[in-house]
Amino acid sequence: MAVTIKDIAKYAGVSVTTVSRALNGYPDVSEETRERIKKIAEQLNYTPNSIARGLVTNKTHTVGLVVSELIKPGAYHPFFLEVLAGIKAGLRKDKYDLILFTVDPESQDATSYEKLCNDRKVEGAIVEGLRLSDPYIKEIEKTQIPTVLIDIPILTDKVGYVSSDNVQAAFEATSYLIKLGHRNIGFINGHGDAAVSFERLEGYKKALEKNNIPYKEEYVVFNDFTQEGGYNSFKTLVFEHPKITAVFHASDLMAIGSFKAAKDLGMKVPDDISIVGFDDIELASLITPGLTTIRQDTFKMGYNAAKHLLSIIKGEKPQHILIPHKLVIRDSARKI
Amino acid sequence: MAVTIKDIAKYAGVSVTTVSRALNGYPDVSEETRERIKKIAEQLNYTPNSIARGLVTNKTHTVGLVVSELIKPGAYHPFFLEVLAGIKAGLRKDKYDLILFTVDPESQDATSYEKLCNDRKVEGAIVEGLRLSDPYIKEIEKTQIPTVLIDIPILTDKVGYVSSDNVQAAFEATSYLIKLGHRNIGFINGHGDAAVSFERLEGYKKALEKNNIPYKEEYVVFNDFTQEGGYNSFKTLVFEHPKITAVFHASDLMAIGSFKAAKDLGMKVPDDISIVGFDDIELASLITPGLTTIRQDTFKMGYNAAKHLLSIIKGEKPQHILIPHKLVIRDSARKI
DNA sequence: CTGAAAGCGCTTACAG
DNA sequence: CTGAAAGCGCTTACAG
Repeated sequence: MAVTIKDIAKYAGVSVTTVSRALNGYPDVSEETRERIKKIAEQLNYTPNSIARGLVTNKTHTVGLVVSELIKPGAYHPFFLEVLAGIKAGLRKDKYDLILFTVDPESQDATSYEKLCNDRKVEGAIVEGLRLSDPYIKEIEKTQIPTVLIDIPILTDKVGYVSSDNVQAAFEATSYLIKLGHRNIGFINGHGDAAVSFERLEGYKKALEKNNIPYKEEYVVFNDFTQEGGYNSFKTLVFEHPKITAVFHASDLMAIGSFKAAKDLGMKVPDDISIVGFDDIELASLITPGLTTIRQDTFKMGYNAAKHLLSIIKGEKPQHILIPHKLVIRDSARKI
Repeated sequence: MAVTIKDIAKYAGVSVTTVSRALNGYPDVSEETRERIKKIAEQLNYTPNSIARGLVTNKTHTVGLVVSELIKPGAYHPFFLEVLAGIKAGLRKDKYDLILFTVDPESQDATSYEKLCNDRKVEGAIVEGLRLSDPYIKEIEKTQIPTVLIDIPILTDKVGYVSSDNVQAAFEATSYLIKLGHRNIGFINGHGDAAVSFERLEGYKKALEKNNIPYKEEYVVFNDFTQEGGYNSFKTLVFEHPKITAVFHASDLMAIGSFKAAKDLGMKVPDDISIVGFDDIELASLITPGLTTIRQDTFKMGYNAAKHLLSIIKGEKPQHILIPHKLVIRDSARKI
């Protein structure tokens, strides 16, 4: 039913070999023949069968996007969309298509990462939202499938990653609070199953150290990046350590949870407590007071992830790609 | 390099025919042979080549998701993620994979809908976020590719759609305001390029009519579903018609824009003006005052879209599938 | 219950 | 510059 190169060959009075070569831009076809074939192909409304081509070339021109916990309101949720848009943009020029896989810990046990990719013959994959304890992590450490991770530091022969400079970003956010005069700075961090949590903690410590402020372990709490997490952590943190005048958060969602908790406790932001977030999600500029936070360029993260994956597929060496961030100052932190 | 049924056949001492049949569960293979072949396949870590299979069966077990304007902060942005999660859930059981296409008006001119789908041999597609003026709309009206639209009413031989009952939902929202005592109710509607805008307008009118409140055209403004849109529309609407005591919005984003505009104008919500939104995005419950709005079950929209697409692919008749909505009462509208 | 053979639509050495 | 032929990994009548 669909028209094939065989049909074209018949109409043109040439062999399928010649049709194939003409359409694929090989040099060893006379211009005249090529033009004739092209015209016929167009008239017949021919579209090449990518499946058939894929079978012989063993290339599918497809990459996978492996996402964990797509709609759980966790760490990656708020900017998944922008990362995705970036990925699509990065794939566009090379005309790679994207096939979406969603996984959770159980599905990872059921189907290995290699199998997931091989079943669909993707040439490589971008992986996002995995926890360090997820089964795929170990697999990816030794896979030969070109892979780019987002926010998970694994670097091998075939695996690279993109991320913000989380250490530096947390350093800047904390330093900013110190510059405003704060000395007792709490840190509501993400969960311990995310690489970024450790990096941000390092940045936080670095800033304290540089300013000769002793690090107090009890000022740091771990939670799950969500609004509820922030809400709960804030309440206990502030209750147990009334000297705290500012709280840095590993996500905007948690910072917003703290807004709510502060309100419930009768505290005003930033008058009674200064708050700084991380991510710069859309909401950050919409709430009152505007949330001071670290902006991650999530579109660029996706874009670079895609570009880098394509280069790994082409045989280039995987890298760690740093995406610039920026401290966005709004009204939720004040000088004391 | 990868192991094929040929390899298995050799090891098992049978023909590839038998291997194929054994692995695919055909009945005409002796149990003993089947078990032996299965075991060998497992030992060899065999995964079938879906490409090769696709070539002969002409089935790819893949559907497309065609999305327009992925990250433009427009109408669909806020709940794209949940729809997507619903789609993935709906596809899971039948093991269909999803390939993501993003389009804009230009790309639609460059590549027809049919070509987009045929190039990748998807068996059908879910389409989301298109404007009524988009080129694909006309194409989809006469396509033979199984298609399910979200929020766009096209029903043909091969095309169905899912949506909320927008007329009824707008009717309920408006009726609620009327019940609270409001008589001068503004309506900040979406743009005229969305089918839902007309449906919601109809519901708004119906509620007025039922309560013998004359419909005033000047109380209705169209904008683009975004926060800025709401902001601007609110300012002019309230300025030109000071008698208005309540405003219904075709999106939460616009309602939130109105929150901001009201604040700028020195008006308090709900004391000076009652506000009702549409969608129930996450933000609606996070802002102060909580936004009274219509909740759309976006996960279900995606889930049903996927299920329905699969049924159309199997030859069943396309339908219009209605997804239940719900008026969520919070604090942004008050009795007068 | 099993196998030989054709064929899905393409690409690519190889030969001329 | 062009074509005949093999082959990618599978499925499926057909025959036995």
